[in-house]
Amino acid sequence: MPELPEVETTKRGIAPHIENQSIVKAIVRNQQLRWPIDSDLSAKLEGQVVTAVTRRAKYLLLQIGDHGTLILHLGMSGSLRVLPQGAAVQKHDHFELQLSNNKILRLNDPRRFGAVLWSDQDINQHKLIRNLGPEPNSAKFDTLRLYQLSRKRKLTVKQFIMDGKTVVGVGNIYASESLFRAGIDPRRAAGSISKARYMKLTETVNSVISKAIAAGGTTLQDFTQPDGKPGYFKQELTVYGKAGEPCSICQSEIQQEVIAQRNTFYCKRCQT
DNA sequence: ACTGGATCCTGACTGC
DNA sequence: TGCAGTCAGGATCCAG
Repeated sequence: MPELPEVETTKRGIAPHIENQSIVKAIVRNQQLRWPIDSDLSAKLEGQVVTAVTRRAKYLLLQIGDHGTLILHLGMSGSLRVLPQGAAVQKHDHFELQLSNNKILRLNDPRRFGAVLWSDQDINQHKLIRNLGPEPNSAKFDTLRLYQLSRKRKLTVKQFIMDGKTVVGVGNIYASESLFRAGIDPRRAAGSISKARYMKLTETVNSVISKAIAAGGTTLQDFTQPDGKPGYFKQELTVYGKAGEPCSICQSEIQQEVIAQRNTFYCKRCQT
């Protein structure tokens, strides 16, 4: 479900309701997510204050006073909602924080690819965080980085930009969208793309991600913002999910092809 | 060091 | 209405 824009949308939706609230109760209903939830997690959280909500890549980070960080990842199908105290528990509601303002932050994740982890070390040194590449729209994400990292690499340029060590947050939807807007064939080897074209790709990744955040993310099947509203970027998709439809630029049929086990959409005339 | 592939899990959808 | 098969927004881990 969520790529970076959806996680950012979630962060913005939940932060005003949970920042500076204390955790009255933390409930684990199902420990079995991607990694088992720490059995002592409730004891670590109860009575503490959520002092800040931030995001790194697709990880949501809840700073818990000066004790540590609660790391949340939504996987493929996870979502967070802010609900009033007493809201009925639904199927796949695995974890929640009951807060001093009588609201609940509740995680629902049917496929359980998501994660709820505790870290009491410097979060930037955490195993899942320390090797991540730069955020889109940050100074460290630039043309030279893409160009240098890609030299001699044989994997496709699509796989290359979906790798979190290259740049974080570019998932399957936004990879196809960024490559279309840059005019780059997703099947090409990363190492064969010129510096000038990586300059264009840097721009399109940045603009696609920021436009998607501004639209509140992309709702395909069931993504909703924490208040229940859908994301509106779906209306701005140019190729993703549009196999057989005319290209918005040249009218030829949008192609669909599996690359590294992921569906990929592109225009074979506009993308070379 | 790179690369591709399998893998975790449930639900929605398609075709018979 | 049932059932089998396919596919889905992530990303880690492992073999070659």
